[in-house]
Amino acid sequence: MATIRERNKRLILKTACQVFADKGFAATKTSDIADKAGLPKANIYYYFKSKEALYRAVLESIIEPLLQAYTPFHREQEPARALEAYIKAKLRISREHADASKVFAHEIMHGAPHLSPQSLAQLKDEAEASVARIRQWIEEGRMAPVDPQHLMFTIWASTQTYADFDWQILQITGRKKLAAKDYDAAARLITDMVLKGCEVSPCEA
Amino acid sequence: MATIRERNKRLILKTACQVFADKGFAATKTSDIADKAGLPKANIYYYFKSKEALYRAVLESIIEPLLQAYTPFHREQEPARALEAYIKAKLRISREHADASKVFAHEIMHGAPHLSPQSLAQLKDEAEASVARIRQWIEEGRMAPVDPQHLMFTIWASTQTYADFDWQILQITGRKKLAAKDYDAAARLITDMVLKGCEVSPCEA
DNA sequence: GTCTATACGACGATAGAC
DNA sequence: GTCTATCGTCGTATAGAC
Repeated sequence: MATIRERNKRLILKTACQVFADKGFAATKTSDIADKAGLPKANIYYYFKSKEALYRAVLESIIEPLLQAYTPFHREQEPARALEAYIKAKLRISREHADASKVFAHEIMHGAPHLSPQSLAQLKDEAEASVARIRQWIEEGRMAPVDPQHLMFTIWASTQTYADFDWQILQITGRKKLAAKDYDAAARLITDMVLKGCEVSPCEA
Repeated sequence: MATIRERNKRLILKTACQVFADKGFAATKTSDIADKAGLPKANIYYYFKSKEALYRAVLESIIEPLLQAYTPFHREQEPARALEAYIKAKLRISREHADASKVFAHEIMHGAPHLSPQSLAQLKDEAEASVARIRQWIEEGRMAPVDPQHLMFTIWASTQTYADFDWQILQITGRKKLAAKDYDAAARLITDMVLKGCEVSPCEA
């Protein structure tokens, strides 16, 4: 059941996520968040200890989805399937968690000063595991000998860009908002490019 | 000849570029810049009207390189040559103008509130011209029918990431600083992937 | 052209009434 | 649990001595 406490906390978190994504941590005023949420500023402080605590809560909310996205590297036996599923998962995050994703990007760009060491360690572990998996596939001759680290950098960048640089993408596409078919087009292009680059044949449907 | 005025202005600009790249506009204090440059804070204001004017000067410094990078699309007749040269140019910017590049990315992420309309229009024109050129090559059957806009998004993202997410890349690669061979490896992977994705054969050396 | 000292506004955070 | 009123601090910008 949704207590008042839970409902308000959720409203504040959601609003804060939008504002932090839009302006960044330092440029965001707690009054911006309060106004947008339709609450007095003091109410924010009743539910969250400080602006920074609120920011950290937003930031940590994206960690679980990001970690989840790596599962194809653990489960899938086929390089093509794993890469395709990973790209799809990352694009889904850019779409469904666009704001939190942007907050995360902002954080990483500046050296992750607010991210907890635990989250950082988990993300690093998953990243390294995926690189190791790709390296293994290459040794087994199941994909072309691309540089596994740079491959991951390219996948991260090209999927993340749909959250981070959404404004730019809307400018160029002339859209007001990206729709399902835009994300599909992105998925097709990125997947196609990666699979051809790795010289693995795409899997059926 | 370097007058005192020119020398100091240059020092402040260079220092500001580093600090803005590191922290972002809002989180940067003018005293941070002053301290790092070894000057009293008032000196900054003697050379620049305001913190924002200084920021804009840093921001505009990256526009010319970014516009220059598009020349291969105007000059080169071969898709493969143009794409390869563009990727190379963009990666060079990420390396040689890493800080200004990061400031630019930060700005675009938040809807370019400080960028001059002229610079914005110029960048948009070049972006659209390159998309048109790719579309033309596709119509002429000289490359695979990829989505030209999403192709550019992927190239922007995967090259820009070496400036924006340098911290992350250093974490994963375990380097202290990226070297020439790292940028070469990046260029190789991205170029390879793009050219294979577009089904154009790479050009010789 | 350089620098100290300070005015002034903005914002994070809280006290305390309801 | 909600909200108004306010405090204290920090940071931009400048006045004015050297």
